[in-house]
Amino acid sequence: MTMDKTFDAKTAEPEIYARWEEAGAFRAGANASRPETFSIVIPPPNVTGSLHMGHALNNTLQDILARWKRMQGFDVLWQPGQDHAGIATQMVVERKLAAEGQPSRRELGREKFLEKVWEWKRESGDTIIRQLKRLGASCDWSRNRFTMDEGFHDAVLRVFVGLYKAGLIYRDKRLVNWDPHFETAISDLEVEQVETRGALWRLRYKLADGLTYRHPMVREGEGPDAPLRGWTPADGAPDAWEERDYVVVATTRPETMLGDVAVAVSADDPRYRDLIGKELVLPLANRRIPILADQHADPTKGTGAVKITPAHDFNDFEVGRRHGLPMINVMDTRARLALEGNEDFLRAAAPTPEAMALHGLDRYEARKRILELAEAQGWLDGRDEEVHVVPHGDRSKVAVEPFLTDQWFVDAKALAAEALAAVRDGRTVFHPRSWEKTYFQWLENIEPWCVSRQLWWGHRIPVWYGPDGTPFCEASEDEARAAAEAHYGRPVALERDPDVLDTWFSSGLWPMGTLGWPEDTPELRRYYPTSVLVTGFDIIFFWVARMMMMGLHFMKDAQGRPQVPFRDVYVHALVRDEKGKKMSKSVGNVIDPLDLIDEYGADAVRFTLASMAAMGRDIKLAVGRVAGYRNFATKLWNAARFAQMHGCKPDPAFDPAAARLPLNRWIAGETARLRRDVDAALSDYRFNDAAGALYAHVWGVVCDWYVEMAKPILTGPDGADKDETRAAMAWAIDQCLIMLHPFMPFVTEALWGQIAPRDKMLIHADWPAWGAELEDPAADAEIGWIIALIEGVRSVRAEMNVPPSAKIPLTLVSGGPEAEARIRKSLPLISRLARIETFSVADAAPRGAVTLTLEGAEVCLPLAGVIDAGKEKARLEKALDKLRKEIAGLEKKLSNQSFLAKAPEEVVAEQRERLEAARDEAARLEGAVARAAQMV
RNA sequence: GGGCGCGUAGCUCAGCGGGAGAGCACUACGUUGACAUCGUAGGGGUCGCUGGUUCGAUCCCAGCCGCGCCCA
Repeated sequence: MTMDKTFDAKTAEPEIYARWEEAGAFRAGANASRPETFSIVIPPPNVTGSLHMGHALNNTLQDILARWKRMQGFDVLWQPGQDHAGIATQMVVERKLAAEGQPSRRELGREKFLEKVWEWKRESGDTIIRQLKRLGASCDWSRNRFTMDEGFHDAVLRVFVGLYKAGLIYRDKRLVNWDPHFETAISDLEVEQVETRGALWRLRYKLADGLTYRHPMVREGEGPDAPLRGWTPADGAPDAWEERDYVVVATTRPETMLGDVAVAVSADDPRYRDLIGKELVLPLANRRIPILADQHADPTKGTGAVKITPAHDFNDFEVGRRHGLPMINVMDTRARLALEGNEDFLRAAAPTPEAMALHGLDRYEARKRILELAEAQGWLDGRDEEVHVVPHGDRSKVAVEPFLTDQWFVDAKALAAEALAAVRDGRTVFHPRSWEKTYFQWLENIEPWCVSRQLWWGHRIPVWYGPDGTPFCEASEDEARAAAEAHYGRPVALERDPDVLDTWFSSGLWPMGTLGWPEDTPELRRYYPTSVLVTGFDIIFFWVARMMMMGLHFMKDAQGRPQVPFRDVYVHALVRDEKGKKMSKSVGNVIDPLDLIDEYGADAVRFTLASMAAMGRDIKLAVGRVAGYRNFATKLWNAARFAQMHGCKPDPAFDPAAARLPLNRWIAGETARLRRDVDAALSDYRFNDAAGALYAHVWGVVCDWYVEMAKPILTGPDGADKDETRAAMAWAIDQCLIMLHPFMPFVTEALWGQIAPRDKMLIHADWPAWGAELEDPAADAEIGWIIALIEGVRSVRAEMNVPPSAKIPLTLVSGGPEAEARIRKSLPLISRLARIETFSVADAAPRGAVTLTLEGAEVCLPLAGVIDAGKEKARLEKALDKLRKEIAGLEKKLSNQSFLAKAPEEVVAEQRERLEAARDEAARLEGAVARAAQMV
């Protein structure tokens, strides 16, 4: 039965994937024939997420490595799993409830709401897995893990307890980045700096007790009548002095003013030097606040006087700490002003009714109202337009509020030391190396990591509080109870901390947790440290650095030395659209990998991504490339179809090293070179080079030349040549299938099955180890020469407008018996591929013949009458011109004494050879030009 | 402001010290029994600019111009 003309990816891919699964082909250790392991943990996608281009790239690369190593006989584990993605998932479920008109999260309460989340997870949790399967991912699904699964959940709590007991986790009242939309703390990394057009408002705060001072002024412009403005350090000598009973502070956030506790100035600022230690009266609140000297005040910025609001600004928080200032929080968790019943605010203040009326206003409403009041009451000094960066929550997209709360922190600095050392001394290596800099930079400047989140979906912090607030941190409630009883001497009621952990806290222990830690499982012993982590650069901080910190802290070898979670980190690029823009839903430039798979097949999508995955570069995805690689799959398909139609069957007795025909010896050598190139490229994570080598071999070598050159033999008479070529052809195509399989698993597996009955599926076929034993320079030279001859004839025919259907004679003019033998031996295929009718040998080119120069030989095509002599002369002259330029360049180089003296010998020799060959060819061309000239 | 990276054919990209490459697009021709998701031939590039190092620079170094990204 003849094969179809094309591969039907749509129906074949699911069938093939099902066969792999049924056979347990992805199981850890499947096809292992050697002791070495190769393990990868998947970067866990969001359990309720769906596959985007980033996933497609990331998992294609992992799958290529996994399949390659599996075929090589390594004990491979590709560990899959999903992440619970705290904020993102909670957000999705809340939105869904709202859209369906169901009770809100608050109305439901914690327990009921979490049921809804689990429900949603059950509904949509398999989507991403199904999508990864469509891509062809060969993960060991039997080991799939989810960060909220029981075992993994326990591991997370144990890590928390372990770090707590080691003094590396602590509770502290500090300013954190607060997301007023989700009403939770977030870490520094979850904050995006957004450039925003805003304003710098100047506010006048009155000096207490009727105090006044002289403020230096300068004239704006020439002459005594020019208007005065406040002096700044850039101005030189002041022009005048102004008696003031107030100090002007500049702020971008007037709404925080009710929480001001001081005004800071630079200690040596001439404007304010004498005011240090004096007091101001804060408008609206009527609270006396000191003027103090602090390095935070920059005389060149604003007015040089800066209001200090420790509970609402990170810099001010530090100033407050240095000066022992109170911290007055004037907002609630949704960033509304909170004044009524706010003891910190009311203490030592006498707020006006207008001030108290601000209670409950949203921060932006409050800003507007405060500015109105300031203007009406005469303490608004002015406003300057300004562009400044405002921190926003990366999920909520609202401005985050520095907020004073109790949170749990990880002493990241302590954990960072070993994580830095492990990369510095090469226990873990980044590819490309340049990302190590990014990693170092972040870890060297690391801040305490806020790990508590005021969310419900996640791992609840394993801390229980006694009646007097004493915390008991234990892995379970029972253990906490026991600890409390020991502490109080009697059983007491305990209350668990309501907060959950940052999602990245749990993903930080992904490599060890998925392998069974804290149990001492065989998998943990066998596959940890993992071989390589494949990930995007955008989560080096979030994830890679944290896995390093946690892995090194908890995993030790027999000698107690810290064990890295992975030996290599391959960092790939972001997939952008073809103009280089980041894909985003709002821009509308998102390409859905599943749409591409539907249209072109998973193999084409995978091959495209692999081809474009050059290290250290972004991927700009052009859909046209995908179509091109779909065509490539079709090309391969048809080469196999051709082989099948001509009775090429894999022959176990065929030994490529013992092939007799130069053609078959040549393809064996080409195949061995391919094997070497692909292995070398994949070993270095040069996916694009491996893909490029495969493409060039399959299309440019096998299809364009090997198949074409084999045709005369395969369609010719039966005999030894035909038998050998049939076996060699089957072998050559099998080798292509094997080496292409990691990149295009579906079409190759389908062909593997169609070509012959096999012992094993292709996914478990043995990766070849062909080397130099298959290379034959004589065969390479002969086939290369024939190819050059055919290309030369074709080129002349096209240029001379010889009709493709016309068969023409070929005459060998010089080159001797060797050239003649070469041509005679391959005459059937030369005739076929170059459309040659007869072959002859002559001492000189016949009149009116077109001349073709080859390495060591000269042939001509007697086309007198067929061709235009003038055109032929022009063609030859053009070629000659090009050659002469090359010769001139080479001669110049070779007559340069410095070059001869300093260039490496082999380079000099190479240039000499090139010159000789060029002169040789030029001589023949000159003769041809002369003959053509006679005809004109 | 600090750091990283990128400017190579019309487009998307490889190459990164000794002969400018691929795919797509383009032009011409083609039903040679695997394939029109194809074949054959061809056009197209002062390798961003300016200096420097070198016998030799698209490749190394410096500066500049343009474009990204990360951190403050």
